[in-house]
Amino acid sequence: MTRAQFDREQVIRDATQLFWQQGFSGASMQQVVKATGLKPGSLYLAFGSKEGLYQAALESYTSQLRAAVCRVLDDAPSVGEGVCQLVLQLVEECGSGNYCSCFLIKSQLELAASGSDLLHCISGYLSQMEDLYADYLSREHSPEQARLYAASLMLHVLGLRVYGYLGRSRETTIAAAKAGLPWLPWHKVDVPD
Amino acid sequence: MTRAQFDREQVIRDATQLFWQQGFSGASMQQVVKATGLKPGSLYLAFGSKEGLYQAALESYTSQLRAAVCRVLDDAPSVGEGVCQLVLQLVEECGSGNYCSCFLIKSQLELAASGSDLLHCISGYLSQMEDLYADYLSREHSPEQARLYAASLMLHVLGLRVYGYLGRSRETTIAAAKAGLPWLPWHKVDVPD
DNA sequence: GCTAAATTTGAATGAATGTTCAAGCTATTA
DNA sequence: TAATAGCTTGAACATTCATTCAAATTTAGC
Repeated sequence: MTRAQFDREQVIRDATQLFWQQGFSGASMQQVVKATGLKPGSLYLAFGSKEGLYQAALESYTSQLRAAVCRVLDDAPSVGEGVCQLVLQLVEECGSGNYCSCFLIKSQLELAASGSDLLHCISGYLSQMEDLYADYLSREHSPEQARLYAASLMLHVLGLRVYGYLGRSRETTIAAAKAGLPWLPWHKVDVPD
Repeated sequence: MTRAQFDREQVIRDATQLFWQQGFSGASMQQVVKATGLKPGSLYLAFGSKEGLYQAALESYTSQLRAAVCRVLDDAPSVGEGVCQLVLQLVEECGSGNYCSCFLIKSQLELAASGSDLLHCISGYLSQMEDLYADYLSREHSPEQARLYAASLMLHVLGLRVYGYLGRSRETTIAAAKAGLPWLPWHKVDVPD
């Protein structure tokens, strides 16, 4: 008997980074082999196929994303302020050098026409993020209002994840987000106008 | 001497549809050969490379998109109402059976990490769409207001192009868009609440 | 220390990839 | 009609692709 000699989570993290950057078709298994340090045989024994590994990457990414969102919203003085912080954080990411949008969004768009089993996962994960927003927002709003605000917030998050590539200034981007989310307590957070 | 025996624009349209659905990496030249009816040699003589054909597809798509937007905005009673119509039209598309998001957005996300020459084109085309919105909006708003509204509109358009995959009802989606774009004259257009 | 089960190795597989090119064809010009 | 420039053809090219598997290695249980 032998236990696996590699750190499964670390391998998934390495694969996630590669798939996130290059996409499913864009990343070859040879690149995965190089990125993870595992040989093809080990990869296929552990994950079954390229698609299996991609699915593990999606799961890992989503759980980390969810955790990061919860951390910010839990630590903020109010849900509204927390959401403001999330949006500002997003804008900040957009300006970073190697900006890479969102793994879920990129996966959704790339695989939409492929009819892959992964698709149900992906749109499910995206929906879960909206549900998460709605749950938090319902602490400060009626259920219907919370759902509406969550959908509008989702629209902005998705939009920002693409808008980030247009190279607009942080100020411009923040102003646009504020204009579309006027019900948030922007005056309570430290936002460069 | 001989003239090309195929309709160049038709070939580009066929290729556009394929690339739009499958992506750059996802669509093989063999598929392009089948979709256009041209043999490899003719394709390479006419477009130089897969990337060259993709570029032609992007150009074609963008000019049609621009024309469609202008048509709606020019024909509407006011720019505000025209923008409402554009948004509603977008939501309608989201619900259609073979929804395929936006070719520019999909290209931007897929090729972002590739370092391809196409990238400058793509983000340029997307920026041009925002500029177009700003131009029209400046007929009814101050230049600064128009730029702000155009950016917010852009955020919504990009967001909706991804949100469409989540399978939300038309009503939910429209409500979210209305919430984020409260400065539009929604009361003047026929919108299912 | 021996056996056996689990994991690792990495070369090999066949299919698919983007691209090329020499030969054949077509239509215009002289 | 003959010559020729330009287009079409589609088999062939070298790579690269995802995946496999038999042999080597490692560890756990006895």
